Amino acid sequence: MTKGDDTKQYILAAGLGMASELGLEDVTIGALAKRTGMSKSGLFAHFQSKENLQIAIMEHAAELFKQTVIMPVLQITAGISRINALLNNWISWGSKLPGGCIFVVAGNEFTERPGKVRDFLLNQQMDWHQFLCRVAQSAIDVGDFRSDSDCDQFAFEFYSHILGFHLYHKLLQSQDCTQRQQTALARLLDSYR
Amino acid sequence: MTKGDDTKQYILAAGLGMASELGLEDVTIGALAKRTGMSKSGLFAHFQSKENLQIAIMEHAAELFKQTVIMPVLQITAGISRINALLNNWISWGSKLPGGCIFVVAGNEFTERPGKVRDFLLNQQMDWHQFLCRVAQSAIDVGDFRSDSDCDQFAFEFYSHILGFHLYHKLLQSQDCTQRQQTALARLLDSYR
DNA sequence: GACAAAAAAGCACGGTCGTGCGATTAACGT
DNA sequence: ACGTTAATCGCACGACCGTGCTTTTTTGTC
Repeated sequence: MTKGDDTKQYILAAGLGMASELGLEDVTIGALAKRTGMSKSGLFAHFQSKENLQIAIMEHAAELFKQTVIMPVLQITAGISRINALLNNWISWGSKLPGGCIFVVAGNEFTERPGKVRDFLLNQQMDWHQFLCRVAQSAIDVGDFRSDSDCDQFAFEFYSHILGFHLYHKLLQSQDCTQRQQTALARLLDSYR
Repeated sequence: MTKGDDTKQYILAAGLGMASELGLEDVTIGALAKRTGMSKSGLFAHFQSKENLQIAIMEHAAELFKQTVIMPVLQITAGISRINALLNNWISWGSKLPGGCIFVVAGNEFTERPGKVRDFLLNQQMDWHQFLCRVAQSAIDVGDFRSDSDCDQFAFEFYSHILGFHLYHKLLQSQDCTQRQQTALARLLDSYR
């Protein structure tokens, strides 16, 4: 009972790291087995298919994301300070994974790969967008944003800056992307004030 | 002489489409051979290695990008109108490829894959950033941007919006991402005016 | 049209892929 | 402690991977 679940968690943690580096599709049963010190078939038995493994990894990531990014941020006072905290939490979340934010990586990877995995990722991203909208809405409620602010627009731009940061940080290895990101957010916030 | 080059161009065009859909790594010799109606070995002989094929595809893409995005935009009057034209050209460039802009796709794919391909992509992206900086600088020269404008910051944000558009368009399949993108750019331009 | 050179194909190789199945070992309830 | 069930392994399979080597077909030149 409990032993199997432990192993499964351990596999998913390793798989998450691997997916963030190489992409979800390149989390190979054999390679992941080697990384976890298991046999291919022993590992495979936990998931019955590669597709299930991929989805399990993303569910695992979502749970982790919820606990380390979403929940803490909801403790912060709504409005601009919450938004700043959200950015900081997202950045530290991304820097804990070897290849950066798994959602950015996997989202890009599966745009043209129809199937259960893409559907799942699509839902996650829509949830994320909705969450950003709600954060913006609560900034309106609290008086930090003008009441006619477009929350969807805010979500789009906030997420865009995150994607930019991710690329500049990971591929371009830009030193000052944190500063760039902060400046961008500051102006974004200004325009909604 | 000339026949071989024709075939090579044909392969590269097919490979570019495939890469934009599936990623550069999944442009498999066998699959690309099937798509072009060639034998594996016949195709392989043109490139001597998969790495060379990948780089050749990206060189091909760069040439195409130069001719359909960069060059035309330099015909437009410098400043804000050129920037708007650049955005439009980039969007139509992305919509001509089945999986969207190859640079966005491949850039994300190779952040954690050291080797010649990543080095090549890295250089391309740095060139692109520099190009965006020069476009911003010419907007300063022409008086559309304030003289103390931060060109690197502009490039970062412009590119970020492009990345956002790409994701919202391709994965989220958002209907109004064009509008969102335009709004975002308008405000970005405003803040430099 | 003959011939050299270029282009493409055929075939084989060692590996790894995802996935099944039977045997074996470890964990748990009683 | 024993028996049952869960967890893991060993092995095999067909398919495809990237890459060489040899042969055949196509191309361009005189």
